[in-house]
Amino acid sequence: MSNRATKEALFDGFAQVAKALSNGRRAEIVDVLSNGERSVESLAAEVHLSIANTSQHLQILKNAGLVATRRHGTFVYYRLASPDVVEFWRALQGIARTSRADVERLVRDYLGDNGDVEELTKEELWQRLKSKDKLVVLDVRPRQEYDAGHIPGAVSIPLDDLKKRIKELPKSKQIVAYCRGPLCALAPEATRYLKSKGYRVKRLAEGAPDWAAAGLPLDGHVEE
Amino acid sequence: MSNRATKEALFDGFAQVAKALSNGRRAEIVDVLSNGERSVESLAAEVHLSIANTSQHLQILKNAGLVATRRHGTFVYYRLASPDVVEFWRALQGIARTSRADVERLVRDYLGDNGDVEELTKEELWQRLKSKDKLVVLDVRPRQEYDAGHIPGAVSIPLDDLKKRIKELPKSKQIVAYCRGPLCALAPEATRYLKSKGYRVKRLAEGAPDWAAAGLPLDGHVEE
DNA sequence: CTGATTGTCAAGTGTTCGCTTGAATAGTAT
DNA sequence: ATACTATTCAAGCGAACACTTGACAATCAG
Repeated sequence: MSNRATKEALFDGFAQVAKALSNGRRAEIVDVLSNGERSVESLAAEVHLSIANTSQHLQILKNAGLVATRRHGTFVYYRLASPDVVEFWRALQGIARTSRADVERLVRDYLGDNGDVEELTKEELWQRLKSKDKLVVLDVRPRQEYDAGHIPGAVSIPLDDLKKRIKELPKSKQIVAYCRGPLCALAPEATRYLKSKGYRVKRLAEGAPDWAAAGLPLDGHVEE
Repeated sequence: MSNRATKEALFDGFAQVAKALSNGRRAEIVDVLSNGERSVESLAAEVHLSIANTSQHLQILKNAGLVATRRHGTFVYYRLASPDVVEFWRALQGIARTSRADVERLVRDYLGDNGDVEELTKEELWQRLKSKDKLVVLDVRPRQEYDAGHIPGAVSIPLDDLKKRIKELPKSKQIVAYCRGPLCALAPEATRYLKSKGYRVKRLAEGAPDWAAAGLPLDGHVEE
């Protein structure tokens, strides 16, 4: 009659989902996957782990129901199992930042000082896009993530290529750079660099996953 | 320069919050605390752990920033550090139930069969309360949780006392029982029992924490 | 077929976790 | 002060975790 053993098993089930995110590297993996599917090798490079170890972490995430897979040739692509996972991951970030001062401090350390770069919310950007404002939306994420889905009309220049491709950007127009989200260091670094070169640049406060989570449209997202 | 070490530390920080909930007993503790503060001893009894062990779990939750304490005499009362924690806990439950069939099955096993008891949403109940409908709202949680905050006008009869106090309930009126939430077995059991005795009874689909999280008012909540 | 590439599995190792037991601390009552 | 209570701390032990290494499986090119 609603016995103790069942209750324990139930809460152990909940705990197992939390446990999947109880490792920093797995949290990183989920964060990367918020921006689109990835092969094991690609994820391993992103989180600086060995292939075997990355594969093991992915099995754990898969068993917890957080990610799903697809095979294409010799590659196995991992993706988040549902948009709910993004939501959950965002909730976790939020609570960590509000309830732990040390985490909030690390966030600031990680992103660097962006005091002089103006921020734009996704709602503001969406308004300006709809009103055909002449601005350049710049996606500084790796090409793969841009291909998996980007803000309509956005230009792709991965941060690694920015120095050598900077001439593609017009000095006359307003530039809005974005990347993976509030915790991604790509756009902050890009805007600092562009600003130092005299470009008119702002930064989108959120990233592509937040844009999608808010129900705004993405371009270039192809379901195979 | 947004280096690797800082990023790892940051994500380890996120992971540490998830780790706090990566144990079934700690998840149970958070669930109980959603209904109000508790002493260590009281929590230990609730989750069937030794006092020392419960205290250790509570230290972990505290270090993760999820709970806070207050001392009163020799007692130490633990409470959730912020309403965000309830939100996070609810998100975790949601994802576990949708992405894991085994968890959803355990939920059904745990709550028992309630096919013939009608459910009411908190919005529906709130409407009926405002329109002064003649219904009895029955809180079957332990007295302590009722005292910490209950739906306005609710009657407190803890499930353990229901058999001997059943005569306090009128057979003529509609009864709506509630407890801690969708995962609490108290109200389902109470409604089954009342129904078998011929009472007109429905069950609130949500519980007191959900009611509060939705911004609806509670009675009897006293901040000391 | 062979060989190359991507990913998974299995075994081993040091570390952390979850629990128990018993001692220590903080506050209250006598 | 002493006794008592609620809680925390410290030590210890078996289990689980995170990583490495090397073997195995799956797919494709030739």
